[in-house]
Amino acid sequence: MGAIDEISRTIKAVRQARGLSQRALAESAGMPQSHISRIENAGVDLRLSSLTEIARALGLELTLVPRKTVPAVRSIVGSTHVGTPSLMVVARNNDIGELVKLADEIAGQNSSAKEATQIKSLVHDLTRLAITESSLGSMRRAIDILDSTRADPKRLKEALSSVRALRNALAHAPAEELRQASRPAYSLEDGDD
Amino acid sequence: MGAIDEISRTIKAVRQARGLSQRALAESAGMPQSHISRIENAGVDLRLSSLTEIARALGLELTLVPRKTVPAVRSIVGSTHVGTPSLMVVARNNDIGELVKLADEIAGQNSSAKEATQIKSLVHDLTRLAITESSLGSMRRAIDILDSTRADPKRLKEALSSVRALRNALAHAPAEELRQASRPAYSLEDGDD
DNA sequence: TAAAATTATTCACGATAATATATAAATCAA
DNA sequence: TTGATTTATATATTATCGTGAATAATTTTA
Repeated sequence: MGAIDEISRTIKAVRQARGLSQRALAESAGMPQSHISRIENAGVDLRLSSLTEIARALGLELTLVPRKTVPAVRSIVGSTHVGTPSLMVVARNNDIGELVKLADEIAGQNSSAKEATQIKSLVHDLTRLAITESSLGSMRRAIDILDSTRADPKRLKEALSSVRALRNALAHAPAEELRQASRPAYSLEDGDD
Repeated sequence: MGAIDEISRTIKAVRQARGLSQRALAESAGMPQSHISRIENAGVDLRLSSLTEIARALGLELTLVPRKTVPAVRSIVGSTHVGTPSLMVVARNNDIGELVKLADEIAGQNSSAKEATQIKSLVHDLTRLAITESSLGSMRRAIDILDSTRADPKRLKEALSSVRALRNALAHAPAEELRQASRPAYSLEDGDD
């Protein structure tokens, strides 16, 4: 399945998900409806300008990413899988950033609770660790729990253990995964795929 | 500054980062060298097939992602210099991978020297740490020294201390930098939202 | 400086994206 | 079914990508 097929499939899927008719999309992208139809069906090898116009009209963004980072990315977006979502790195960083913010906020609101300061300290240590794919689940869980803890201090203990779980997940990440994560973004002459 | 300009800029930047000549890239992508030149300089509105071939030859992948998943990019990357951040990520990943390979090779060649095993152990620990921009200098230095150590075992001590320096650089990275540790390889930004 | 490699430019030409306009076919609602 | 909307297809025309081959211009290297 070539890149063109995948792109056209994505365009169609997103357009329908947005509830747009071909005509509406065409107008928004500044091209005839017939062209949208051909692109979606007839495997048109469209030009970059057309692609970016359509992408813009659909609220999508075109990105070039190192191939090795793509597989891990698919797990991040989940529900609305469009093509090959590839901003995992951003997601991870956002996660870490959010975690730090949440931990700080909780520590501020519960300065007397030792769990809160433990959480803060743990999370700050986490920022030094490389994030692995297998830890993304623990990451999400920790974020969710910390988030709800802001409004419900009774969950402090639960939050602490979720952060500990995340720390352990990162600390004990499989060596293969780490090696893979640090693999050359574009290896010197790979005939893979 | 349109998407086409940015794509061409990125292609050129990544090609040079990989040490490829236009001819080498052209051959790998299955097109004449003159076309690469025109693409890099003359703002050609290239077709999707050409773009994906070039991307593949460069180890990159073209993807469409929801703009909502790109909140950090715009603020981080700014509007002008887009070529560099991608090379950063790539360089980082290559560096870690190369470091591991070098360390393993040195440990294999000098199995009796305790410095060699220390180097290997240290480097493997490094893979758990997030790579920061401010540590790239130490990273380069370590790679260079380890590289020359392969042929000149007398430099083992020097190599060990360079790896230690790198470890320290990573361990004491500014917290602010850590939150932005690995950025998206590259993002085509399209003006408005 | 001279030679070699890399990059930029030129030209003719085929292939095809893209346009504009129409209309047939399919889908859906009343 | 009927009518309305959406989608697919048709035709002619224009614009330009991409090829191929050659060469000029530039940069790198010895």
